[in-house]
Amino acid sequence: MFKKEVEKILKKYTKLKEIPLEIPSSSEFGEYAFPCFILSKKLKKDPKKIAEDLAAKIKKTNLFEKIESNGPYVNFFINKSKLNDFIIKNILKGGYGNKKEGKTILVESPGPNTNKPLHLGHLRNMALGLSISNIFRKMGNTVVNVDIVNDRGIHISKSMLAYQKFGRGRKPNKKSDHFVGDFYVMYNEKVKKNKSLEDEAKGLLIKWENKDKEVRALWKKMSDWALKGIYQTYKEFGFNIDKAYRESEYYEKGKKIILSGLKKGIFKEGEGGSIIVDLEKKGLGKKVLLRSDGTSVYITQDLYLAKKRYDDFKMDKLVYVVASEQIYHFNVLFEILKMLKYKFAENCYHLAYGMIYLPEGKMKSREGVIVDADNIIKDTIELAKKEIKKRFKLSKKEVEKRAKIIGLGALKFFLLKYDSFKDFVFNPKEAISFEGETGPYVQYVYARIKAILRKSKKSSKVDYGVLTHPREIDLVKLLGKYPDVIWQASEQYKPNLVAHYLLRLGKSFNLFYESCPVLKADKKVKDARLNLILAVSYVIKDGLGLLGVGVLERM
RNA sequence: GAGCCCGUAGCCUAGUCUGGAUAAGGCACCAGCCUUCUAAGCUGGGGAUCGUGGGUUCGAAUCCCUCCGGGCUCACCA
Repeated sequence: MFKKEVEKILKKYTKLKEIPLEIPSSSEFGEYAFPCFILSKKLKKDPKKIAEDLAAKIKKTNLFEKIESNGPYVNFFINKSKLNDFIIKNILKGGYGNKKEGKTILVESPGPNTNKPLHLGHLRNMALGLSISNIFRKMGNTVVNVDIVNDRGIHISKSMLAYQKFGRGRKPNKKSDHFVGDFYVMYNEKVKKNKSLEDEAKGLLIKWENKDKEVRALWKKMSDWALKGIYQTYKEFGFNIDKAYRESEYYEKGKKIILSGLKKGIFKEGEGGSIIVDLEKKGLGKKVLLRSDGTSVYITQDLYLAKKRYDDFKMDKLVYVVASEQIYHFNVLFEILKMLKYKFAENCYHLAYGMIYLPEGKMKSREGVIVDADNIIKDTIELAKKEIKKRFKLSKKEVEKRAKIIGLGALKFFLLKYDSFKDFVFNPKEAISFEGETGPYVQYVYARIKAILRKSKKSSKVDYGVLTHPREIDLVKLLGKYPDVIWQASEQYKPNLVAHYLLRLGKSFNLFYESCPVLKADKKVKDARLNLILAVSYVIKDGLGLLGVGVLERM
């Protein structure tokens, strides 16, 4: 609103079509700044002089406090009373920052394997999938969370083989995905000394493919165990999926697509009767789509699944949350989808995320050097309990409740504050902290606000013109940026923008808190401040919600 | 070998797409602030050749090129 007004004025006075308006780094330069360098070439004048002339020429309306030149810039100072009024009222109305994009978006995440429990990488995946979905919804889209369950293949056969050989028909005596995972680890131990196990595992896979009854029964039993445990972890983490697609049901499909593509001349025959796609022009080389023996490869299934999902949901956009190791794979997939002229093909996106390293190196679940998801969740919540007990005497139930929100909040926030494509090191001892740039820091701000609001009464008529303290102004201005931040996060697939915004907002509130007492202020100021912090609490709750992080009234 | 990604204080990050005013935070370290709305907080301090070298520009952490360091990928694997 204010920005448009400034642009309108500048267009009128400069005759420029586009106004490169800036938001100054410091508030001593006002709310908006116009750099005059661009005009200096045209007018062949010193930019300082241009700024001076412009500032003198522009007629000031009551929307502005002042408009003045500062070096080569023209600085616009918005009337704070109007600024406060506009932003705070807007927030208190509800639905602040909501948009109405009206698209249907599918988000695939996290793609578990049914031979072992989830690990830290899956947590990063879920955190990203969850938050980007929330952000899309906030933009007014319908989001469907889909999953791909990797429940077939040699890795599955390995845990099956170990169970067959050493499980003695036992039933899970622990969380069932961990029970299954133990056999996967056992296989990898045993195979070091007995290489023939590799062939046995392959044999099991062939039997599975031939639908051998006994093998299928074992497979179903173990898949169910694995999934049951994995879904418990989803639930614990606050993650939900709308539809799961199982690889076992689709791995053979997709041949039709390939064959019809061959007829149309989109694909070619390769050596030995295989079918390939030539993506040399795109710099992606040649890829096999059907083997010489007519069987599918991984990408064949992905092609089918993409089409299947379109048949199921008619989505406008398809987002895959998958580790960055698969960037090449998705580049190929998306190119082929475009060649096949699917409507959604232009709107596929691979939300790639980087590796997570342990202090001792790269995670390898195969070797059992694993950061187990359940353990991480449990440890973080335990840590939160300790912190709570240090501060308050509460009932066990209350401690549990708070610890879960704070612990999970810390964990999710930690996973989301990094740019998704960056690798990072996860040091369990240091990574999950509750101080500094963390989820609890932001949650704490919310609790502080609630503590003040509990001790006060609402007032109907409020004059926001009394909010003139620099820290009040900073806070209001930051609140004003929220809609733009979440829109950027949605456009760029970057939940970390929301996380960093909330940290800034939290910091800004804490600064305000230190120097602007609310309850002890004069009535008029108090009422205005109460509404200001109420607005802050709205934005914090909403923003944390986008990250899948909850808030507490007291902590 | 080729393609893609990353390189910002001792450590971790933001800013890079869309170039602008003294490069913004956190951790750690040092010194302070709880009879006053929750100290999971706040204040002050030291600490940066924005990997290197060029180029474009009135102006470069940001755009282009070179090189260096690290990672991922390039299967009739998934």
